Amino acid sequence: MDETLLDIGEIAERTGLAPSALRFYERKGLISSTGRNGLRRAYRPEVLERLGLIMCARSAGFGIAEIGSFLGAGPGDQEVREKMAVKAGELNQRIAQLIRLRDALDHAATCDHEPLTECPDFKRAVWNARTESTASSH
Amino acid sequence: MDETLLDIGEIAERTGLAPSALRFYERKGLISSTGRNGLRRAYRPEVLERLGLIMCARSAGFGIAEIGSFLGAGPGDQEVREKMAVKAGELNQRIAQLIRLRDALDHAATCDHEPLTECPDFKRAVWNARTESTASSH
DNA sequence: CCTTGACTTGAATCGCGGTTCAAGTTGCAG
DNA sequence: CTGCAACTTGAACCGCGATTCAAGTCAAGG
Repeated sequence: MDETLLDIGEIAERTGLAPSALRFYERKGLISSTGRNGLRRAYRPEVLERLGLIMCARSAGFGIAEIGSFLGAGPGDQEVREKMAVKAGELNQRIAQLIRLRDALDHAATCDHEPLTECPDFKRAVWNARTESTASSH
Repeated sequence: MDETLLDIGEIAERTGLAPSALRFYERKGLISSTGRNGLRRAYRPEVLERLGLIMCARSAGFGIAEIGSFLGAGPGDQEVREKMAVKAGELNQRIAQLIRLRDALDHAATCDHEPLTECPDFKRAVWNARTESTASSH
């Protein structure tokens, strides 16, 4: 068998993910082991890349099932590409909202208003963040 | 008693939150009802604002307990303000990462590469998003 | 008075994303 | 052959953020 295959410990170490998480992802169909070296999973190096993608998506708030559907995108799978475009749009809104919130926090950290949550500037910033997501701001 | 008080149904309707969620938040100390009209909770209108703040923070990924500690910030509570500054910094990183990911998705949605996940541009974009969060890029 | 319907409670349940555990297998070193 | 460490499995459990449920309470209207 191919000697370049990695076992689960290797993958775990290189990605920073727990072995349990890797098995979990495998059960969920996000990654797959090529075969077994005896009883042990043998992963192709490409899964490292795939895991990078998965970790990235996870940290952006994507669910496991959602990621699975993206990863399963076949050739010319128009549906998935559309979903991606939609997701990109959603991310955009989310980004705008986070920026507002960051600004609110930035301000809150330095302004000295009695009940911090009553600072008018802070409230305005938060309100902006809300309308950003509600998208009823036009 | 003050006739301007709102009952839980009102609050739920105006905020879009489920009554169960409102009771949950109350148990957790994020909001409080002023008194009871008979058995029923009576909320002051200000809780609407507070809930706006809470919803905003929740959607930005803050935990209930965390939000509680921010809301409980007393006068000149230096500790909480520091935490806020830290949070603002974290949000900043997160924002940068999301931007990368959005760009990756934007590209993925339009490029026609066979296994979508193997598109070199896409992979590069994702990799950028990763290093953004790892902060080991300098 | 009696119904109706929106509220009240605590406790149980849910979905998600994993982690932990017990018990069993394997490859390799000595 | 004997350890031993690192893996294997399924199942149970965890923390979080709520939701759902059963049983009870209340105010208003007919």
